[in-house]
Amino acid sequence: MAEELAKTYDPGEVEDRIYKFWLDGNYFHAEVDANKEPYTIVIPPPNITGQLHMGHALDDTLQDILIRYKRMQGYSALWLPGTDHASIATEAKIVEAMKAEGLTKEDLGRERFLERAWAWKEQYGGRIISQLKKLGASCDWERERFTLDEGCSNAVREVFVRLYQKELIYRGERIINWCPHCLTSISDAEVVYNESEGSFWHLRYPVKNSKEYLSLATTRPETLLGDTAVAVHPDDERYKHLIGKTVVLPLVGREIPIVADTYVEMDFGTGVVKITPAHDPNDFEVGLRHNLPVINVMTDDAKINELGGKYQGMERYEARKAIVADLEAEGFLVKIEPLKHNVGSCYRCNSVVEPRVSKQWFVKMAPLAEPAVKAVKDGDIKFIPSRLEKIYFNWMENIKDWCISRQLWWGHRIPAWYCKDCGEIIVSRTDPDKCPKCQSENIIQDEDTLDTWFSSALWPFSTLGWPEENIDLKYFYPTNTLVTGYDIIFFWVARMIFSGLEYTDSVPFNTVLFHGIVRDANGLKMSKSLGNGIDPLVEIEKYGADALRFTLATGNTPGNDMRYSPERVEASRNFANKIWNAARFLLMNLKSDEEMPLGDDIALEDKWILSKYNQLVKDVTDNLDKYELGLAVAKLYDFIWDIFCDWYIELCKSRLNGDDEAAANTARSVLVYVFTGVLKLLHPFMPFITEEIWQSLPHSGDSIMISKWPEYSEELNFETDAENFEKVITVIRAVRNRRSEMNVPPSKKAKICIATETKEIFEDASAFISRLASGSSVEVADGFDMPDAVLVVTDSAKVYIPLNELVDFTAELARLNKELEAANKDKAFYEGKLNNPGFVAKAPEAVVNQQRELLSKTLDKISLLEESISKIEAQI
RNA sequence: GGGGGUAUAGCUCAGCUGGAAGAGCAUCUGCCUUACAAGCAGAGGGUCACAGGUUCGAGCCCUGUUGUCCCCACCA
Repeated sequence: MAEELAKTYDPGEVEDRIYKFWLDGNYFHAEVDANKEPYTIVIPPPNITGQLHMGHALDDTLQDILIRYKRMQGYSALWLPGTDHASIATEAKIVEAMKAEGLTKEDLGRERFLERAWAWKEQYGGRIISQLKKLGASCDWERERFTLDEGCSNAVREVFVRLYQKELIYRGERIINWCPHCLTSISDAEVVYNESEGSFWHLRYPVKNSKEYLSLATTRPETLLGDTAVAVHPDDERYKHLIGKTVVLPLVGREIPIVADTYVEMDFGTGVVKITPAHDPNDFEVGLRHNLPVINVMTDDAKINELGGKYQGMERYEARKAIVADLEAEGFLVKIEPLKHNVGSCYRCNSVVEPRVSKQWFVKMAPLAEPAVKAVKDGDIKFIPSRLEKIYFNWMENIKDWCISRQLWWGHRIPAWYCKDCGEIIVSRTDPDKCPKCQSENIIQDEDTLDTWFSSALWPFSTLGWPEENIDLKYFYPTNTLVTGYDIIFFWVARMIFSGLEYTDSVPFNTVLFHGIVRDANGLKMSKSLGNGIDPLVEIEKYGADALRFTLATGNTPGNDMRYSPERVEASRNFANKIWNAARFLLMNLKSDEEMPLGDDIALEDKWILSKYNQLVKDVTDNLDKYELGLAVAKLYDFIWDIFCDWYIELCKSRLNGDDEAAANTARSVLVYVFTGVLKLLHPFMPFITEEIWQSLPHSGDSIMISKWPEYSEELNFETDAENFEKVITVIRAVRNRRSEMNVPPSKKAKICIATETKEIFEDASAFISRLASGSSVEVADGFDMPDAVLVVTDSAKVYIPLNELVDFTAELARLNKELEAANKDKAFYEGKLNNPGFVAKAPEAVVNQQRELLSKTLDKISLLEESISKIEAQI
């Protein structure tokens, strides 16, 4: 049976089968269970338009690690999955597809457009879910949700109505960011600023009834058409006499006032600013203060509108050219200066956004932000790493009102109706059929939908049934851990926090574990435009899901970015293979499928490995509890590869191949015990291979994923035995080291003579000292008189290896002298410390004693080396 | 303009509450040792960016400097 296993692990053959096994066992499903503690994670819902990328792979790997860990610890562990309708992104995709058929949204009309959108969702929306399954995600698929499903939509409507009634939602004419491509408003957070090479056009506006001109500069000359004032600082001596006068707007001829406003900085440029309230947020504010008219000169798609006179119909940059040319022709252009400045773009389509006055819905943020800040300050929500709290506070404390209306159809339609007869605004939990004020039936619903993030802000509780009171919500909410990237701290995390506090009176989660961005091997952000993205599914295909997960979990510190390189996944794949082969070794050496309890009569090396394992259990559990996933997995790697495979398996071979069947059985039982335990510890990180192997080893229970997480046990703590055995290992290492230095091939065996005060330990271990250190035989005694032998010194033994014919005495002398020099350095170091009265007086006693011990060992070593040196010198 | 990250071996990164620095990859040497050559046994390689400070003791804490990356604001 066992011998049939392939030499290399083939994840492709295993993964789908195992995943199906888990699904069939219904192990991912979490129930309300009064006998268990709940542990809940809600997935950051991926966009239905999306494909799984490395960011998801990292995010979801971390979540799966946590949820599998908690599940094994006996929690009712719920990982709630779902997707986001992604209003702008999805609508853009569908509009794009319609374009190919020569259709526009308007051609179809709202209803038919939405039919198409839902059809698209049905077809493609599940793609990313199936990709998550490839990764091994143990989500409770029975509870899968969608931000636009009925329950989430109810929650959205409830929230809108509540906020409206509390006057925390209002509708108003404000300057907003307008995307002329997506044809919708977007929030401040959705604007990305990039530095670009632009120009600074210096213009002069003639003061009316005067020979004077006001010089000013602009980066957007086309907005001149909407200028309704120029502003100077009230204290600016240069212009004081002009305040209250007017200038004649070039090309347009409109007479506009010169106003005084402290917004203007005297030291910047000429100290004169043109004011275009309809197309600039600051100008809008100035306009409000001075009662200036707001003249919107642009259409939705950023063309000059009918107020733009001869420029009407021109696209904005075309108009810019034409206007600059005309200004120059008429003598209003002073100069053009090249200028680097930031230009805002739509984060979805990258079009340059146009600030624009428009009637939109807003959420009043200040009252909501305050408790949200407090919750984090008070520690009700913990950020990992904590430094990200500063970023959060900074944003929350300077927050502006949130523009939530979008001129899109795919999304939650705003539940507001306008009475055409009396102007009443009706915001209601149920669709009204007439105006409650004037009874008119002539009412129409707001055409706009809500920002996607409005619904994702409710995700932790809308997915659990809120606003309905129900047992799930009561049990699983508030959720425990949110795992996400620091890049959406404003978009999402902050908004969930104030939403949870406002609507559920509770934090939505206790801990936020932030990870960074997965970059390419050169440290660049993976992006479609650069084409440097690495597809996780291709990596899974190539190396296996476990290898990918291991790579993402290793060497990753919360909040820090990481680089993804093929070498690292290969190393992870090799690790999987190492585990596979360790399993093969065990299977080859097992006699039956029976579980073997640990006996009392175990060997020293067994006590050593059990102690090591016991400590590992403790460390890994501690690390996981502290969200130090990278540290936990590194310890598992070291233990499995170095301690278990390279040492313990090798140590067991003597017994397994020997005649003593009882001893062989003891070895078998310890091998299985430790390996099974380690598989469990590793399972959250590498679920597939650990399940596959666990199934083939003696076990009870149906799946490793619902087996009990190992616990530290005082009974497995053989401290002194383990320390004793370390002495043996040190000797083996030292002998190997010397042989290697002398280029003695392993095939050349030599006698190993060990002089020690702890003879029993080495006598017991002689079989594997011999085997692992290429010995022909091992002798243990109080001392040896072997002046010609090679001497190896450890803390606990002097080892003589008669390799006389191989010893180059000159070289050996040089080596001994080098070692002596190093030992003398050590001696000086320890003495220096111990002679420092401050150290002895103030350092903890344990540290001082440790240094004393080290010094005394060094002194022993020195005398031994000196002795050997004089012996060799005598021979030469 | 404001804020933050980061600086550790050739490369990519760990290093928990301060007690003479670690891993993987790469390099070099020797091994096909009956689980694994995707492997085994060894080796070399670091003034922990720089300068001060606190401390008996600093990669770790404090101050400043420099390099680098990012976030926020958006000065017309």
